Amino acid sequence: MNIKYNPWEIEEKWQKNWEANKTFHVHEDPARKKYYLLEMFPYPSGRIHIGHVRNYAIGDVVSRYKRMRGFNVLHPMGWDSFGMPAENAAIERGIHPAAWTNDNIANMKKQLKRMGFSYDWDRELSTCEPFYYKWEQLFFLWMYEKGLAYKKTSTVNWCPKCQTVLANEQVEAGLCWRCSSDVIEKTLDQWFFRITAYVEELLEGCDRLPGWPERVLTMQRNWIGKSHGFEMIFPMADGKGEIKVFTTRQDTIYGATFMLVAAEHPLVLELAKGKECEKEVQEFVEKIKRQDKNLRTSDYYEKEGVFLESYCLNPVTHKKMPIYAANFVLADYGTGCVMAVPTHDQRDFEFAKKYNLPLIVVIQPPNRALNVQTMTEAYVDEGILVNSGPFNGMENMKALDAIADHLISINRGQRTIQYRLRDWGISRQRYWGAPIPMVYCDKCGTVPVPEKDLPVVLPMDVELTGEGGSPLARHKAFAETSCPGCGGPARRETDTMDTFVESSWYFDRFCCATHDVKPGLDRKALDYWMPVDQYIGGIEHAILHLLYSRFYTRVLRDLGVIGVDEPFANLLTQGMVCKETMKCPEHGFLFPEEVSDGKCSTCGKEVIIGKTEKMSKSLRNIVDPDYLVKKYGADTARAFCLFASPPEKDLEWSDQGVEGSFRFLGRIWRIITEEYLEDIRDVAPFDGKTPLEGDLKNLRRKTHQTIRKVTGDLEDRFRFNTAISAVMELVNALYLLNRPDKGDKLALSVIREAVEAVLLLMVPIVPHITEELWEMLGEKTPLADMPWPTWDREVASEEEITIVLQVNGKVRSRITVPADEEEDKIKALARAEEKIGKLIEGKQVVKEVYVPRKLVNIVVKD
RNA sequence: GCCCGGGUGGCGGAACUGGUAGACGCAAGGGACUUAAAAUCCCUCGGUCCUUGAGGCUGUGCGGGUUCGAUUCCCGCCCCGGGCACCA
Repeated sequence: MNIKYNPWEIEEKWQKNWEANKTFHVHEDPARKKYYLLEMFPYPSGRIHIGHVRNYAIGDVVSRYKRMRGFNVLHPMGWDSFGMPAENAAIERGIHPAAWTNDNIANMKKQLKRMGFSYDWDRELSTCEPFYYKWEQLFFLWMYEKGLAYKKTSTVNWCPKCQTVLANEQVEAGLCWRCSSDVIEKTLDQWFFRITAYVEELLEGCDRLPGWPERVLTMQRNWIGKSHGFEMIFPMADGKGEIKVFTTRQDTIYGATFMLVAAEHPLVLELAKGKECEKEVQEFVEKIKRQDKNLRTSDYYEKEGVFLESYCLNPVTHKKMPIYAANFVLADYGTGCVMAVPTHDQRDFEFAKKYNLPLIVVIQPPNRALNVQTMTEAYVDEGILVNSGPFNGMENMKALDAIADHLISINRGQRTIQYRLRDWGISRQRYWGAPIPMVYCDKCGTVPVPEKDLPVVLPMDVELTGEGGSPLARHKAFAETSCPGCGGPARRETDTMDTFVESSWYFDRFCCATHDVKPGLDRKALDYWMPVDQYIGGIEHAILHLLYSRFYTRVLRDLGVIGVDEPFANLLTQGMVCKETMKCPEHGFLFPEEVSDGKCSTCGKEVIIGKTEKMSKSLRNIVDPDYLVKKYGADTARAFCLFASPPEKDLEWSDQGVEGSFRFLGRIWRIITEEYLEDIRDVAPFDGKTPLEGDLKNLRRKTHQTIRKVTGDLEDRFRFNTAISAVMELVNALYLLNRPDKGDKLALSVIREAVEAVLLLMVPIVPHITEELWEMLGEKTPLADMPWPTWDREVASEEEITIVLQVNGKVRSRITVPADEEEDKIKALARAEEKIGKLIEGKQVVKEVYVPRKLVNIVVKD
């Protein structure tokens, strides 16, 4: 029977069928084991890209596979729909962010449906809807009550011309991306989440996430940046007060010759006050504050400082240490003050050289003597303490503890722990975000919006120009309100929340997306579904999104909303999709259709084939999923994304590779429709009761081996590429089989078994073509509802095995023996083998290694 | 600079616990079918040498080591990718 493979027709047919039957709709069922599979939800930029296709294809395979294994699978999809691009679109094209966002969602939803992903669309959510963010506002209020949300002064990038705050990525080389004005640092009162309250738990939790990739955990640990050290007290020389510093190198205390304070530190102006240097210091501080934060903390910025005409005392040598303000000391790490040991810290060394400050060597390297006159850089390695009073002669690493004890005994400090992690600043001076439910009253101060007044709805009637500050602040009806405390006039908080807040709990909301009762999360549903069993997404979220989600989950736990500590039990970070770039010397990067015969179709110049890079619009090396669907269908696009490389690795796009995947689906289609359909439609799969021989036995063995292989690859390895390879081998075997007679029911039943295996094993990967062929075979139950196939160990095992014969570790020959052959017999056969015999003839056999079912290695010497 | 990954044919990638390196696919070459082409089906395909064989040698970034045996384990180096980076 010749029926052409028409992917578009059958794909739309089955997509409609799944939708009509609500095939993938789920609800809690305590009788069944749950499996929560989640892919990172997208920002609705307008169109899905290949990265989405890959991410969601991986998720869909796992989801459909687990479903066939009998799990009650939750597989939802939604939209991370607040964010800057919507505002930019509004500014550039005059479309309202909400309209732009919703259009994009509608379009992308259509695209996702067209890919055949098995989502429970009844749980769809969009974070820009009050229906979603009102609960986030409630959690904010609760966090505020517990001190987990608080306000403090912090700096932002500010463009004086646009009168607006810029995100870090909007600052290009210290200039505003839109108008190229100098960006300055501006101080604002902003809201923070006290993530540092959970820092130790978040760090320790890293040890209890065996299902996460090690490198993600490493990144998180580094980001948290725990370091053990010492907080040391330096009394002021004039007896008025003291300075505290954090150090991990108290072993070098005898070499500390001056003190450094961060330029922004309040102590700087305090110390300089009324002194000759006051003006100079003020100017220095102003200068540092004007410098772009990114620039200042990048690379090797020139070390600069100014003397504050003040001194403190070294707590062990009692020598006077001049105090300087310095540009390279961080105000928000440790105490903002640093003891400078120029001989053993490179930064301090450079600073001391520039300002001619004293150097004292306190660590002597094992094989040379340091001389302060001739040193050209700090010595930062280990050694023996010198010039260190009672600690002379000790190894510096061992002295760490001894000196700490000594300092404690003289009341000059204590052991402490420092973290790199800072509290999470969530205020955004932007429109398109969730409003922060707070009110400012002249009488009552900062007042939370009462729960009954939630949600604070983001007003729709705003004017967006990109200039003149926050649109919400200019929106009188929104900004001007009455105080919930005294009823007097008050102002609303007009900052909105960081969009990372929405993505820190959307996975909880999916468990009960329509639940509209306080607190917006249904504990029963959460207890059933959470945690997410498998989370899949890009490595670019390895730190922030994942860390914030882990934090927020603990906050909700402590608020009694949820019962788990960790939101994601297993994490798979998929690689990027890359493609080669093409560049014309004159016209820059080109789309493939702008190149003909290796030349630019505009100017005819030779096109340079560039590096393979992550697909991006600016490099013009993108592939449009709509185009793929139009040309090959969704199944081919899915199959290629899964076949080209293992999920965690980068995928190199290849148009020819896509052709190959399309051909493979065509091969499955033809071997069934053209070769066997009519003959096996009414034949049951082989029942295993008749003994088989020859080709049929081999085919059946291959069938069962393939089921075993694919199951292993999908179950615990997520190796879709090798799973597909295995099915390809089975299909190849079907092609190579001698066509049995139409009347040979036994042979046809074995073929039917093989064909069914191909379809069952491929459903998760290419769900449409397999459903269609399954139906053509006369099956009534849709494949999506079929159980995963099982294999018979007996049938899958080889009856003959190849034994490799080695002499002195080199492969020299092979023999085939029955699988259960005795060791002695195999060894004898090995020695008797012609080539082996020649090689060992007349030589002394020193050793004979036998690896069961694998090889014989005969070691000889002359 | 520090911390993670990773280097295998012309290409994407296999080899799961130290045991046949290169599965599967792409590209290439050859054949069948066809008036022809496309499509399809089949075969060959790491390098090299000769005596062309059921052949020898060589080959998983480089140099060593452990082992009967190393893509796999250990030490040293080179290159590529990523994260952090003036964190005291």
